[in-house]
Amino acid sequence: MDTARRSPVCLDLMVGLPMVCEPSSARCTGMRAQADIASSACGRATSMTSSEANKIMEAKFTEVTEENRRLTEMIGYLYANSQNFARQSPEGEGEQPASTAASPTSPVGKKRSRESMDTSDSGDVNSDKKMGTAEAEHIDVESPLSNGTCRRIKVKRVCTRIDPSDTSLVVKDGYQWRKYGQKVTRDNPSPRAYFRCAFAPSCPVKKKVQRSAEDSSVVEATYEGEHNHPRPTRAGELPSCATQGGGSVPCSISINSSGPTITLDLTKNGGGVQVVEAGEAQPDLKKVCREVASPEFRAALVEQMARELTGDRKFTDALAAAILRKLPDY
DNA sequence: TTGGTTTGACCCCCG
DNA sequence: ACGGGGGTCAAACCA
Repeated sequence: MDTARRSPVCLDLMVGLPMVCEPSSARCTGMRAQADIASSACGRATSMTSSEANKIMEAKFTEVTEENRRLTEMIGYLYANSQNFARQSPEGEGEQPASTAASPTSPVGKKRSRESMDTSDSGDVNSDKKMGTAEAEHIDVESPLSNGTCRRIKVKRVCTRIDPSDTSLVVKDGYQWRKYGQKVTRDNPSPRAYFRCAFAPSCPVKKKVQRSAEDSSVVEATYEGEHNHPRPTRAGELPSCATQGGGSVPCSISINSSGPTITLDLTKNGGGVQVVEAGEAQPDLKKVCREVASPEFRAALVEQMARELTGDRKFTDALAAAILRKLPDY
């Protein structure tokens, strides 16, 4: 299946697992599904003739091919729309957003190396938005340690458009943050807020949030380091893109430099898939999300997964063993 | 009582 | 060595 080649899209299907996945963790469902099918069929092939196994394999292959074709169409449509959106968005041009390129918060000359990280750039827009558009620069920075060595720190800079009247300096990104300081800096009249990741005490990630001096409706969030824990999924910790209807996040879409990512989390809401807001500026994504969340798609998905699971000898064996363990001994 | 926020003081780095 | 400025700490405050 050449889905991955035709468009750089990742489609994760998450069944029965906590939402720990990063967008890059898996590449192509079609490939994975076929691999799973092959393995499950092979597993059963140990207890059936090879012709039977071949028939099953063929049937599965046809089935999956058809589904892949549909997914490919959908992904192509989604990708084309995301490209159009990137071209149309005034802030989506180029890697360096104007608001950050001439950022007033960027240190002018003075200060330690850690400051210089803020002004570096590269593209990776994968942040959630509180309102409107977001831009991100994503870099690795060599941070000198006391013993003379260097360690790499990921620094991501995100510009988010928010309501100018909102003074909270809160940028919802799906993680829990604890504010530990606020300071008015020389170059910007609006205060800079300092946050630490509150989800895990050992998490080294820090975040600085400050309004742009030029445009008070734009806040610049600078993330330093990488989370060493999965993304929390409870309501209120989720981005606006993904929270709706009781905080369940069955489906989320994000677009980065490598293409859009769709994540279906069937562990939420009783396995249900529901429509989520994909951001006001992305009505097409909403539409696709709605298609993905349609009862037909959902039913087909559930049916296929049930088939896969019940057809997998290893799964049925494990299930039988688990049931046996629950039964009292006579 | 607890957990999060605020805010003044302090520390550290750089010019 | 000194001063300025950003980053962090921690006590006080608040919900």
